[in-house]
Amino acid sequence: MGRSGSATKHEAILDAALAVFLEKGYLGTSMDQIAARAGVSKQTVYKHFADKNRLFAEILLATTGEVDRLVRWIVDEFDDPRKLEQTFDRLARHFLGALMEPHLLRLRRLVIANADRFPELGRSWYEAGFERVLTTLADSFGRLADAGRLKIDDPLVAANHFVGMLLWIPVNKAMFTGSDKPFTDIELDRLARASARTFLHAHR
Amino acid sequence: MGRSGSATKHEAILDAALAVFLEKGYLGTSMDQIAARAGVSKQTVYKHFADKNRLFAEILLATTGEVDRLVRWIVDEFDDPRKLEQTFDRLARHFLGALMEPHLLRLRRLVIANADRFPELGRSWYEAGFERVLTTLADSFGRLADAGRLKIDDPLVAANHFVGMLLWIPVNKAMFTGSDKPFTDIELDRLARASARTFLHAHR
DNA sequence: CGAGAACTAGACTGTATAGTCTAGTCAAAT
DNA sequence: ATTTGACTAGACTATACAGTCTAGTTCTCG
Repeated sequence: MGRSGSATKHEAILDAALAVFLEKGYLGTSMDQIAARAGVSKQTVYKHFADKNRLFAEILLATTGEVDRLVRWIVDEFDDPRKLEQTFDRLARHFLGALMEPHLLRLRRLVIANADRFPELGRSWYEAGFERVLTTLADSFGRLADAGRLKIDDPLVAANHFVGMLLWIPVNKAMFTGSDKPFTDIELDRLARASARTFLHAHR
Repeated sequence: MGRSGSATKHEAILDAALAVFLEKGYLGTSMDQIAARAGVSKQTVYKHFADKNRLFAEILLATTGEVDRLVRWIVDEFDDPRKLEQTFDRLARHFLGALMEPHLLRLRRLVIANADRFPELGRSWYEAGFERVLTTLADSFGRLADAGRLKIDDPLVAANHFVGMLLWIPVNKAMFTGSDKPFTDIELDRLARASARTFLHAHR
C-alpha cells in the first residue's frame, strides 16, 4: 500500500478539506480541523499542500468543471426530434435539478463568499462553469433555430434568458436562506415548466 | 453636543462597521478595526453594541429595506400610458441600474456569505428585499394585463421571468468576479433592452 | 535485514482576536 | 464647583490559529 497509501492520504486530505471548507467557510476552517477530519497529522497536510491558501485554491479550482460536465451531459440528450414542448420541459427540469443539487449550491456559496480573496477562483468558476454552460446551450438553440423549429435572433441571448427565467428564483432563494433544499420536487416541476413555456412563447 | 454627540458616535460606529464588514467580511473584521475606523475607543463600541454578532446583525438587518425602497420608486413611475416598448425598456434599464449599484452588490455578497451564520438575516433579505420586489412588480404587470395591454397568465410568474432574464447574467458575474462594475453602461443598456423585448414577445 | 521515506503526536512560536478592566479625561447640568 | 455619565488609551485574559520543529514510529523497497 505504499504509493497507494500516499495517494489515499492525499485524497483523504482533499476530501476532508473540501467538507470542512463547505461547512465552515475559508476563515472559519482551521488546518487542525482538516487534519483531524482526514485522520492525518497536521504535518502531513503541510507535506502535501504548501499552505491553507493553496489547499483551498487547488481544491476549489478542481471543482470548476463540475457544472460544465453536468450541463454537457444534459444538453447531449437534448437534440431529440420530439415535440418542442416536451423537449423543453425535460431540458428545463433536468437543468434545474442539476443546479439545485445541494452540493453544487454549497460550492457556489463558498466560491461567491471568497470571490474577493481568491479572484482567479471566482473568474474560473464564472468562465469555465458559467459561460461555457451558456455557449453549450446556445449551440443547441442555434441548431434548433437553423432547423426552423425556433425563432431566435441571438442564440446566446436566448440561452441567457432561458437560464435566467429558470434559475433566478430558486438559486437566489437557496443562496439567501442557506437552505440546501428550499423547494420541493413538485415546486421545481412547476418552475421548470413555467420557464419552458414562457421561453417557447417568446420564440415561436 | 451632548446627546447629539452620542448619537453621532453611534452612527459613526454603524457606518464604520458596515464599511469594514463590506470590505473584509464578518470573520475578517475585528472590533479594533471598527473602533479605529469610527474614531472611537473599543469600549465605546461595546457600550453601544453588546457584541460583534449583534452589531453585524443589527446593521445588516437595517439594510433590508434598501432594495425594496429602490424598486418601489422605480415601479412608481412605471404606470405611464406610453408605448409598451419604451416603458419596458425604461423599466428594465432602471431596475438593472439599481440592482447593479456597487453598494448593493457588496451587500448582497456579504449577506450570502453569512447566510448560514445569520439565518434570519438571509431570510429577511430574501423576503423583505426580494419577494416584495417581485410582488410589487407583479402588481404592475397585473394592472397592465387587466388593461388588456399585456397577456399574462400569472403576474407573479411573469415578474419572476422578467427579473430573471434581466438580472441572472450581470448579477452572477458580479457575484463571482467580485468586481463592482463588471459591465459598462452600454452593455447594461443592451442587456436591459434584450430582456424587455423578449418579455414583450412572450406576452404579446 | 537495513535504509530511507512517509508518517505521527504534540510541543512550540508568533500573531491575532473577542471581550473585560482600569484609571483617568472631558463636557455638560445642577 | 461638584457630580454624572459618556468617553479614551491601553493593558489584560483567554482563546485560537498558521505554520514550524522534534523525536520517534511505521511502511516499503532493495
